[in-house]
Amino acid sequence: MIELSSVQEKYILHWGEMGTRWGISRTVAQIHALLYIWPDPVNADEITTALSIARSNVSMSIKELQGWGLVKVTHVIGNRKDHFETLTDVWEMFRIVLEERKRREVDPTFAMLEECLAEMKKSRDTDKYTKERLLAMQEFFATANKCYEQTRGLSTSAFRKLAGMGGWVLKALKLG
Amino acid sequence: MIELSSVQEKYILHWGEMGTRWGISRTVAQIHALLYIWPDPVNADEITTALSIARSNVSMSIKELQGWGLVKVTHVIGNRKDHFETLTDVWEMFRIVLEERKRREVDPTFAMLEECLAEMKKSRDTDKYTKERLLAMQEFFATANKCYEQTRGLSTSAFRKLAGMGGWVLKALKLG
DNA sequence: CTTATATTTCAGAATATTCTGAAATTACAG
DNA sequence: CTGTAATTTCAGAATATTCTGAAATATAAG
Repeated sequence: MIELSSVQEKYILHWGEMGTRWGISRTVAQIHALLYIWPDPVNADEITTALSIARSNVSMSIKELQGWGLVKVTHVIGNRKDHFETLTDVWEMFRIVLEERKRREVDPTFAMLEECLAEMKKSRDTDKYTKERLLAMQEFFATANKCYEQTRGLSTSAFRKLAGMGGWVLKALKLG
Repeated sequence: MIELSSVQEKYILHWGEMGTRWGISRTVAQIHALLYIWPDPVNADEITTALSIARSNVSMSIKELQGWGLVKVTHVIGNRKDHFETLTDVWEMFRIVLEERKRREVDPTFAMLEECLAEMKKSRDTDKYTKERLLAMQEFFATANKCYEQTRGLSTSAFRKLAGMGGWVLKALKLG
């Protein structure tokens, strides 16, 4: 059975708070934190007692994490229960979240901008200012997306290397 | 008085939804969207009617946006009312939000990790695995922060240029 | 098949967040 | 000062979100 140390508890609680600030339910974030710091795959009942939450809540939250691609099921020999684990590579984890939020939020926003601009065109909308702002926003999203495309495939070691170097942005700009 | 076109309404509603997904209240995001697409500074009463929300809600939400550094007050001659406007430069806006979220969420998380590791050291915690994971997380935050430091000061035009170039990441890595 | 174990579903309870409206405060013109 | 317009505050209402517990469903051992 899982007995959390005070440090582990602190980490999990903080992670839960961070979750709520980024639109992720406290419990979902806490479970993810628990799986991250726990050495072995954990089953649902263990999560239930470790975090003092209802069994059903664990079930739903795990589903949510699986939906994000952050948690997968494993099995322990001689135990029928599903066990869960998450990635240990933080950069990889981060990249998955980025990709997923892009898909869920950025892409639809880009589509909305396209629609708005198309509608303005069709109805011969004379509102120059709004059009200008929508175009600026669209350009930002397109540009940010290009940046994202360039880093999307970076391995963890490449990411470390890039960050470790000083002034690469300036170098890159001079090259271009 | 403000009369929103269907496109403007669509944009504002979408922006409100996006807000909620990123931990920002719907109203706050909607007001920001309104200010962004409206050509002139807008006063509180105009916001009240344009978005059909209570005057007090406008007051609080504007305060919130000012807290983020995204909205500033101006005055219109012959009118005692405060008028509000936001930035037109999207990259600048984005940078402000990044900076602020770093300050509010990333920095405290980094501090929490430091504390956790310090506590583990002090109490001679033997939990190797958790320590390992906390260190990995800390390293990720440190590395990401280095990356951020490099782009933090980019002007909008430099940002555009960087994104416009292909393969700069690879070039930078080869240089390093 | 039967039974025990494990998991999921979902209506409604609990909680957290956002919003309103009335009252208090502030700012300023006359 | 006095009176009016503008803004802010905040308790409680409205709403949205999360969580629980009980029942339904699935899974597999015997």
